[in-house]
Order: sequence, then structure tokens, then C-alpha cells
Amino acid sequence: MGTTEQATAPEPKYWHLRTVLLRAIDSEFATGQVIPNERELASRFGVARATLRQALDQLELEGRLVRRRGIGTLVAAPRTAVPVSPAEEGWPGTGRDAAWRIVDCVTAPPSAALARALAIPASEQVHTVRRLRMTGSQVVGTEALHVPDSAVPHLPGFVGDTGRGRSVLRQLQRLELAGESRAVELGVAEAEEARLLERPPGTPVLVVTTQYAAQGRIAALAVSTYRADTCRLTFGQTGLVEVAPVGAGLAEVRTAS
Amino acid sequence: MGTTEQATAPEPKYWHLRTVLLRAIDSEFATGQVIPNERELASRFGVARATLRQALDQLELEGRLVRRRGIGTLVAAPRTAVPVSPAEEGWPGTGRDAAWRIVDCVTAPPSAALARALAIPASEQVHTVRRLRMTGSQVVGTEALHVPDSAVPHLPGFVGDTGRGRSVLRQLQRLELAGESRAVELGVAEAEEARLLERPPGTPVLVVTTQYAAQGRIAALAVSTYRADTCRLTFGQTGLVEVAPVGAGLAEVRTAS
DNA sequence: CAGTGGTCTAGACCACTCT
DNA sequence: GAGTGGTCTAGACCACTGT
Repeated sequence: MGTTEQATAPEPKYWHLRTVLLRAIDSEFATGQVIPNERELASRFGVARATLRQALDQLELEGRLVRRRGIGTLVAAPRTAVPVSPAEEGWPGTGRDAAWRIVDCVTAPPSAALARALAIPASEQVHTVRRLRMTGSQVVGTEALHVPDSAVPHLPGFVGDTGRGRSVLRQLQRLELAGESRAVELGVAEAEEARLLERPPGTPVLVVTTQYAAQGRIAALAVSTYRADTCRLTFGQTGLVEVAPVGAGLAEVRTAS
Repeated sequence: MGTTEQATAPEPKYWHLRTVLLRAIDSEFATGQVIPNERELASRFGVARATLRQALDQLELEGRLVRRRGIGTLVAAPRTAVPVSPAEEGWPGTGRDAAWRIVDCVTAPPSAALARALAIPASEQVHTVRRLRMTGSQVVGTEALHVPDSAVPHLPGFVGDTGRGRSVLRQLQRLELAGESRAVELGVAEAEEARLLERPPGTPVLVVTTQYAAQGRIAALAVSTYRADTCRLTFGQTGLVEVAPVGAGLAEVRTAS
């Protein structure tokens, strides 16, 4: 039997369109190339623009298309692998490599939720370092690194925002890292985050929550958000074998049988 | 040139709606409760139904709402933590715990992409075990575990689909696991996958690609997909400290400053 | 300026679930 | 059958980018 089950599957138009467009961009377009505009495509396929946009929304979510207002819709580059693990991002990314860029550092009492997550009394001050994760000159992620004051007792007095941030990171680095546990989930970027990521609000992001344990307590809690459209997070034991750049071929592998 | 122009931020209606609705479901509704229907909400807020739906789409993507056709829109339960690491999901999940359920197992030559990813010649047979990841009786993920024939040479002759699947897993378990590397990215569920996840096509999923290394080669490649709406993937060194159930409080922590 | 994607409207019909 | 979310239409205007 073929693909012709009809009984029960009235495939929505937008889903069919997505499939057709996906095939098209895979075979007829190169990375970075502009595809025809939405009104053109809609009329070409004989659907309303809203319906076509539904299909494009899907492909954008999959990281296959990028839409730029005033410009057009482009075929996206394969997602960039972003290493997320002690070795690469380390305690600090102390500036040795340019992977992280400190935005600022504020010291304040924790919110209730934060105090709970850090397992500290609400009265203890918390240093929050805001950083940007860079890939070359591209911002791909943001991070809020929350550090209880007691974990980094020896901070210098008068330095700027980023200066204190650097000090916090250096202090952390001196601690013996006993372990870390992570969680990854899907979220959307709100106003401030979206601005830092240079994306509109509502942009889907991968949210990574990391608890760093040292000296039998939680030494830091990092909440990082990465652009879901352009990032593939890699958790390498940096093992023997390189993670194959499955990238765009991933769909192939997923559906291979 | 500065990125800090503010001028005017004409916040879209749907984004404002999302914020309002989010506050409402946080304060006035309990998990599992149905919120007013879309037509009702749209007229209450004085917007078109399509605009309201845009706001609901966002909240659904964030895992805060669940929409059920014919029923209504419900406040979603906090995401369930799904452990993803050797200890918990092991080579096998050999059936000892009910976390995985084998669907079937097919043996066939690999696609070009798969052969490349496994670093084997295209002529070698590959066993592909399809499994479902369970949380209680809920299906939260699917997996295609690709194993080169040469990694599991001692398979029994005549057993059913799931029987061979079990054998493959058992064989893998006997290998010494040298390391594994993972990647996580956002994807959408296509037809077959969507069916297994009991969701419509296009459902956002977290795609986890794992390479298992043993005996200096790639012993297996797993491509797992987890429902992004209901899952929080945890990568525990199963360290000292439990990952705090930041869950719904995560937003708080993210925006805390 | 013209052209692009982003937002929004006011309808319509369909598929599904429950009673 | 009544009520829900899912899909789709044919328009409109806005915000942004290039020239």
C-alpha cells in the first residue's frame, strides 16, 4: 500500500505547503538566498497569505528559514553547535576566549524563588552577572549567573559593573567544582532578553538551568537562554568521537528507517 | 548606531495579551482548569479571534496552556523532568524500569546520512530500534536507536520485532561504554513521530542526538524527540544537589535582577 | 519611494468531544 | 446538537529596509 490512506487524514494545507517548501529550499536554494516574497508565494500556491505564513512559521521554528523585515525571507544557515559543558564554557569563560561577554553585574537580595533555588536565606546578597554568549561576533545566548555572596567573599571594592562581574567569575574559578546538574527546556524570550538576542519578543529559546555545586553547597545558579533558531547545544564529554555534524541531515536520519 | 534607541516600542497586541493572560492563569486559575473559550476571550479583550489565538500560541509554546479540540483550553501542569543521561536511561532501559517501551526494530542498510553519522560503510546493515519514552502512562518522547550490525553480532534468529529490539539493547549493554556526546536542538514532529506522541504534526519537540562510543568506535546513534511543551530534560551527573524544581518559578528567576 | 515581512480584522467552515 | 479549538480566506494597515 502506498501513501494513499485517505480515510482519516485531511492534511492541513499549511502542513502540505511546509513540506513542498522544505523540499524546494533543500534542492533549489542555497544558504542565505532570498526566497520569493510571501504575496508571490501565496498566489503561486493559490492560498491566502495567512496560510502561507503558517507554513513559513513552521520552517522558521525548525531553523530552516530566517525572515527579515523589509528584506525578505532567507534560507537559514545550518545551526551552529554551541558547546555547553564545564570544559568549554567552564566556570568562567574568563575572557581567555571570547565566548562570553560580560554585560553587567548587580548585587541585590534574591527574589523568593531565587533564594529557594540557591538554598540560601532571603537576607543574603546575591551577585548576578549578565553575560552574552558569542559565536564570533554573533550573539547566540544570554545568561544570568546568580552567585551567593558567601561563595565569593573576597570581592574588590571599587570597580565598574563588568569589573565586579569579572571578579565574581575569577572567584568562582578558584572553587573546586564538585558537580553540576542541568536542565534544558523550551521558552520564549521576553523584552530584555529579546533585545540582547537581537530578536523580537516571543522568540523561542532553549533555556538551560545549571546548578554548580562546590564545597557541599550550591555555589552558583546559571540561567542561560540560547536562540533556538540558530543554536544546537552540544553536551560533550568531549569524548573520543566528534559529534557528527548531522545538522541539516538530521531530518534524514530521523526519518530514515 | 547605538543599540539602545528606545524611541517607540509599539508593543503588539498579542504580546500584551499574552502578558495579561499569563498573569491571569498564574493568579486565578489552577492546573487543569479550563479557561474561557477563545471567542469569549477575544470579545472580552476586544480583539479578533486570530489575534487572541496568537497570544495563546505563545503560552502553549511556553508550556503554560494545553489546547484540546472539542474540549477547551486548559492550564498546563508544570513540565515533568525527564532524566537524560547514562545512569537513568542507560544503554538500555532494558525494561527493568518502564521508562522505555519498544515499538519495533527494523534491520536495513543505512541511508547515506546515517552511514556517515555512524562512520560505517553503506553496505553494513543497521538495526533501528524504535522506542517510546514513558512517564507513567504518558508518552513524552520517541527514539530511533541506530546500531550497526557489527556492534551487536550475536543476535538470535527468530524472534518478533520487539524481541529483536530487546536483544539489540541487551547486546549493547554488554559493551563497555567509553563515552557519549549529545546535542539538543529544537525541531517539529512530523507525521509518524507526531502520531506516536499523540500530538498534531508540527508540534515542537526537543531533539536529542546521542552518539555512544565503545571500543573506539561509534556503537550506536540515538535520535530522541521529546515533547517540548511538557518536558524539561535533565542532564544530571546525578550530583550531590538535586536540581531544584524551578519549574514555573523559572520565569521569576530569569527575570530577577 | 517601492517592496518586504509583521500585525490585525471579521468573517467562514471544519473536526472533534461531550451530552 | 451544541460547543470547542483548528483551519482558511481576503482584505487592510503598519514598520522596516533598501534605493
